[in-house]
Amino acid sequence: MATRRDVARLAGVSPSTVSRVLNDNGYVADDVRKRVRQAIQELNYVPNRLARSLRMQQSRQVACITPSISNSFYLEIVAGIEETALAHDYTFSLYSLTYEKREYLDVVLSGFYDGMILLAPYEMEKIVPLSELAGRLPVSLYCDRERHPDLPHVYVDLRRAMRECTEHLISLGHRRIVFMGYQFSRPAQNPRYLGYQDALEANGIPLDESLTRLFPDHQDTLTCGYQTVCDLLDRGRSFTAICATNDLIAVGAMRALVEHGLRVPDDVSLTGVDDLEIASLVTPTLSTIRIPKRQIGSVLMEQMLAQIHGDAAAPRAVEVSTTLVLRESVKSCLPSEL
Amino acid sequence: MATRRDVARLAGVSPSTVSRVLNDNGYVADDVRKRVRQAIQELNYVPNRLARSLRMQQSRQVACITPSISNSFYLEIVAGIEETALAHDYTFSLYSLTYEKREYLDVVLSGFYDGMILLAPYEMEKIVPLSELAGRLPVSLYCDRERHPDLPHVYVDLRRAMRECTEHLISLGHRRIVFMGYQFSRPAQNPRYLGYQDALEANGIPLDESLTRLFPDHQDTLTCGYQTVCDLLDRGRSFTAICATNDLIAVGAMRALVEHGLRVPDDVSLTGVDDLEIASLVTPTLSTIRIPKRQIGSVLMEQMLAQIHGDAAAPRAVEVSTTLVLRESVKSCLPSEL
DNA sequence: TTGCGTATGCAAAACGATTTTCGATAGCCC
DNA sequence: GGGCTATCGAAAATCGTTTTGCATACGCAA
Repeated sequence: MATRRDVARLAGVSPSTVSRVLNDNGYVADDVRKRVRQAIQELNYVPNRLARSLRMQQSRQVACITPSISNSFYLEIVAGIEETALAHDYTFSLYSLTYEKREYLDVVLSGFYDGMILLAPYEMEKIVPLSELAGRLPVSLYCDRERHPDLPHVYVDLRRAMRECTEHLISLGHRRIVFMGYQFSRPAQNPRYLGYQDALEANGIPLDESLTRLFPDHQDTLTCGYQTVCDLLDRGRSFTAICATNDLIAVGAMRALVEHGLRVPDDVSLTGVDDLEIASLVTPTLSTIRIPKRQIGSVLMEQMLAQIHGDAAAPRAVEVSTTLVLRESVKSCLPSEL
Repeated sequence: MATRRDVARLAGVSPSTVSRVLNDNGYVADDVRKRVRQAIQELNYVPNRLARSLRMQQSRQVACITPSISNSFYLEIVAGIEETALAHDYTFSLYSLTYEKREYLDVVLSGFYDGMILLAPYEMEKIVPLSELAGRLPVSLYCDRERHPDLPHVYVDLRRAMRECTEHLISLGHRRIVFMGYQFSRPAQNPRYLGYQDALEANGIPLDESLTRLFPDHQDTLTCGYQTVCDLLDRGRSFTAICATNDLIAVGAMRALVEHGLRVPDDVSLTGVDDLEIASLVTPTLSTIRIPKRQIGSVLMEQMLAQIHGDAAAPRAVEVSTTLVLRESVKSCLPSEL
C-alpha cells in the first residue's frame, strides 16, 4: 500500500505538504496542490485509517451490538444506523455477541470504536453492568422494556401504543380480548401488558386472567403463538380478538386459527406489534403497531455522534412514536355494522 | 484508557515484561506473571487494537458488503460470516454501500480491513471492476448469477436446483408450469431460467413463452409476484403450477391467487427459492429450494481466512448444495392420486 | 533595508503496541 | 571461577499519520 511518503516523493514535495493538501490546512500553492492530487490518484493512495485513528485517538467507527443478527426487527434498526453513520463518515461493525463470555466484549473495548450502540441489551446487562461499559465508552441504547434513565437511550412508549391498539378493538365491539406475549422478567413491568390493562380498565372491562397468555422468554416466537392459540381453542372459543405482542407471534396465532377453521378477521380479530415486512405479506394482512425501526437507528446514531462530539445539549432520552396500522386482520364485531 | 505502560507501573515491572506476559514469549517468572495479570485485571487493561494492527500490518477485521442490509437472505449469510469470524478472533464490519459513489470504497481500502467479502456484487462491479479490488485486498464473493472464475467465490448451482424443482412438479403431473422471476441482465444467463428449461426439455414439454414472466430488476419483489399473477389470471387460467425464483415473489403470487379465489395447492401448486423464514410462516407453507445461507457465510469467511493466511491450497471456488424442501404449497394434479 | 505575509521543507514528538537486541543480575553446577 | 540458564530492564526501530515549531525562501510594500 502506498503511503504518504510515496505520494510526496512522486509529487516532488515533502510529506508535510501532502498532509497540508489532504487536511486542507496551512498554505499550499495551487500548482503544488494539483501535483499532489495527481500523485494521489496515480498511486491510488488512501490515507491509512489505522494510523490516523491511533494518532487522532478516534476511529470514526462505532460498534453495534444486537441480540440477534438474523432478526429483521433489529436489522431494520441497523439499517437506520448505517445510513446515518455513513452520512457522517462513520463506519460501524455489527456484533451479535454471545454474552456468556464477557471477554468477547474486550474486542469492542480495544480502541477500535468511538462508541457502542446496544439494541435491547437485556441479556447483556445480566453479564456486564451497562454502567461499567458506559464508563469506558460512549453508549447509546434502544430499549422497549425497562428504561435506563441514567444512560442515553431511545425508546418507544409501548404501553400507550398497546393501550390505543386495545382500545381500538374495544371500540369495534370486542370485549373478550386475548393478550399473548413474552412475560419478560416481570409481567408488572411489561409495558405491553400494562397498556392492555389500561385499556380494559378505562373501558370498564374486567381483566379476565384466562385471556392472558404469557410465555417464558427465549422460546421460539412462532411456535408460542401457534401453540398458545391451540391451547386456547381446546378449551372452547371464548374470545373475539387477540393482541399479540409481536408480529411473529401473531402470524403463529393466525396459522392456528386458520387450521381450526376460524376466519380472520370474521371470527377473530388479530393484531401484532412491530410492523415487520411479513405483516403485509400474510393473508389477511396483519394490523399492527408500527415501530419506526429505521428512525430509531437513525436517532441512535445521532445520539451517539452527539456524545462523541461532546455536545452538552445532547438529549439523554429520545422517544420515537408508534403508529397503529390497520390492515385486514381486524374487523368490527358489532351487530350494527354487519 | 489504560496502556501497557500503566500496567507495567502498577505491577512494578517494565513494559517489556508486560508484553512478554501478554504474548507468551521470553522468560517470565511465575510470580511476576501473576502480578502482571492482576494489574491487567485491576486496570481493565485491553491492548489497543489500533496500535497492534498498525504495527502488525493486519487488523483481524474484514469488511462485508451486501446489496441490502434489510434483506433477510443476505443477513443469514452475514450471520454465518459473523459466527465463523468470531470463532477465529476476527471482527467484521457490515456495509451496504450505495455504489453510485466509488469513493465510498476508500473507507474499506484504508487499512482497516484484512479483506472484503462481497455478497452478490452485481451492481458493484458496474462501478468498480472486482479485479481492481482484488488487487488491493483479499476478496471473497458470493454469487448466484454469473460466476467469477478468476476470483475466490462461493456459489450454488441454481440451474440444477431449479431443474430438480421443476421436474418434481412435472413428476406430479404438472405440464403447464409458469416461470416467474427477475430477468437479470440476460435471460440466457439466468441459471434459474435455464434450469426450468432443462427440466421441460428433458421431459419433452415444449417451452410456452406465454408462461414465462421475466420482470426487470430493481423492482419490488412482492408487487412483481402479485401483479404478474394478476396479469396471468386476467387472460384465463392456463397453468397448474408456478415456479417463482424467490420466496417473496412466491408469497406475492400466493396472495394474488387467493384473492382470485384459487386455492394453493389444490388449484395451483407454487414453489419458491431461498427458504426464508417466511416460507414456513405463510399459509399454506411454501415449498422452496433451500439455499444454506449460514453455511455460505461460514464458507466465505473460511475462504477469506485461508487467503489472509496465504494458504496456497485454498480453493478458489466452493459449491454449496441446495435442498428441495417440500411443504404444503405443492400437490399432485394427477387424477390417479385424487 | 527592514518587515511581513505567503509558501514550502525539515525534523521531531506523539499515538500504543510489537519485536529484537543488549545488558545486567542472579543462581547453579562442575 | 568459568560457563550456563533463567529472569528482567532498557532502548531502539517500526507501523503511518497528525501536529507543531523552526528554518528558509520569495515577493512586495513601507
